[in-house]
Amino acid sequence: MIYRDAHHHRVSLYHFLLLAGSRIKPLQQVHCQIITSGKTTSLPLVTKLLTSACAAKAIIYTRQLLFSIPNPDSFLFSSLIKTSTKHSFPRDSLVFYRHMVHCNVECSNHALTAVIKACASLSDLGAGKNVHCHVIVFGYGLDLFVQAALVSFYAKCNELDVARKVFDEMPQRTLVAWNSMISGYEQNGLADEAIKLFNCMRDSGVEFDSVTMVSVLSACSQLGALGLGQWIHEYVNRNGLYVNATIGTSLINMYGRCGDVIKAREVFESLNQQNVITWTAMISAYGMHGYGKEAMEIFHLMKLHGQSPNAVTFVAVLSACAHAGLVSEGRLAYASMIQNYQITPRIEHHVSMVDMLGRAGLLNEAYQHIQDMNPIKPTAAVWTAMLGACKMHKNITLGVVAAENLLAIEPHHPGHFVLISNIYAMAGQMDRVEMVRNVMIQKGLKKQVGYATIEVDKKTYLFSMADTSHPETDTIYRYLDELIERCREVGYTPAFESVMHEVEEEERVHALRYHSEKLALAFGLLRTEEGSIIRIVKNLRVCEDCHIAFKFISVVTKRKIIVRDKLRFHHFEDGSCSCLDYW
DNA sequence: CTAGGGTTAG
Repeated sequence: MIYRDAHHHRVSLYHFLLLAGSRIKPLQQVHCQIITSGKTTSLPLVTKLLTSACAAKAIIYTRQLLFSIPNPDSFLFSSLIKTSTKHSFPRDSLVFYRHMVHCNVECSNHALTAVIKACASLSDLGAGKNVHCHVIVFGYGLDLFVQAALVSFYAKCNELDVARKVFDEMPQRTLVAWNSMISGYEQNGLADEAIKLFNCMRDSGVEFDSVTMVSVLSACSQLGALGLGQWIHEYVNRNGLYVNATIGTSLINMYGRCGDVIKAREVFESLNQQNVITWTAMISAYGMHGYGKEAMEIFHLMKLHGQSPNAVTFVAVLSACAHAGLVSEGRLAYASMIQNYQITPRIEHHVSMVDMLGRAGLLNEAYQHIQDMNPIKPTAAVWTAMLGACKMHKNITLGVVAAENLLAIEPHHPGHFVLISNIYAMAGQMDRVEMVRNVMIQKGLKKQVGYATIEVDKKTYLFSMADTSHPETDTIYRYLDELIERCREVGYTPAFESVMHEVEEEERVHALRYHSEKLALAFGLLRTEEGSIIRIVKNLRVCEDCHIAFKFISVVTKRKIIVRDKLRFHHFEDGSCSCLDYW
């Protein structure tokens, strides 16, 4: 039978399928034509019909159709497995793969990479290991595509050692394999490993691409490795590479999280293409530095440009408001999110709201917000924000309520015990402080190890509390003692409150004086040019005493000091901090 | 007739 389209051209059924695209009604019409013209055994036709139906999200139809085909071939299966993962039916990919094995259809590297990708998107380690066995049995163990897929699969399942083993055993490492391994480390928070491997890649003479750079920039953001991040940016400029939205976002985020928000803005302004992600990254960069006004300006500009904010944008906006004390702006944004953009608040939005209200001293309102979150259950992050605000405004009653809720949710988190202990100490209930400490000892909980990093000459140095591992330890400690003395002369007195939880009395003074961020600062001051900016990254929140000391140190050394802590940035200059002690 | 692995904001 010959079919004609609207223009009376002769067209094939295959062409009709192409015209139907991924619309289910036209696809079913073509399906009827396939049946009536007796073409149901034409595998190219049926394959196209199947993958199109899958793309149309008609997964039940797709499934029924597949099981009605008498002789599906290898190509049909691999296409279908790939398509169903792509359109978020990874479970069906596994079903189709099992059916393929069951039908004794010859396996292919296409089918295997597709099903491994499905396992990765499900983070289903067991299923993936099972497929890995098939890979070996079917003789695809040395296939470069399959191996790269396995590397990213194991990395996705947090099995980095296994991923690395597969990677190391590859006869040749393709660019994609390097990228999978580097991104695997970065995604699992092992930024230093990612950078190590990147250096290894360069040493092996392998050319990297923009995907590599995105992962490495992300690793730089985690570590605050501004030098390496700048190197990547220079590389992009030197080679005249086009900065698309993805690499642009990575650069904005890197500069923002490495403390150079001016440079982040420069990159943002230079972009030819902006999307919701680039706008959000810029808002977030301003927000974490406490530049609330600038963050809101970008937010308004974004809307003027016709770009709709999404749920993530509002997390950035609300968090910017929280860090800058912009309560009325934050309230307006929250209301607008619900009313104008039909975005249902998620837990992250609630955390920011509680944080914003709480920091501003509106503790009852913050508490009420938690009560009104229904049906969403408050998480540890919500109570941590509440507790932090109670500590800031010395509200012991609500602080204890927050603390008890926090402990009920995460009874083994050492950081919570420290916060709770601080609340009791503030209330003068030293018996309770003692009790909390005993529970910690009893549960075998150790305080989280605080550490600070600083980059000097493109190399990152890590310091932990009372660290003596550095070869220049003596010089650093002597210089730090001298600095503290000079600060004392101009009015600094140590704030002991932040070491209330240290186990032994004599450890307090010592711990305070040799906190990781102080060691990193002393090292940085010794090893960098007079007048240059010092940048430090701390894994936990900066402690009260270090915060006070750094203000004095910025005066006596005439240096600008930028510290990124767990939550935000602090810019110390001429004796004050950009957070205005509002952190 | 038909295809494949990796990456981006809180």
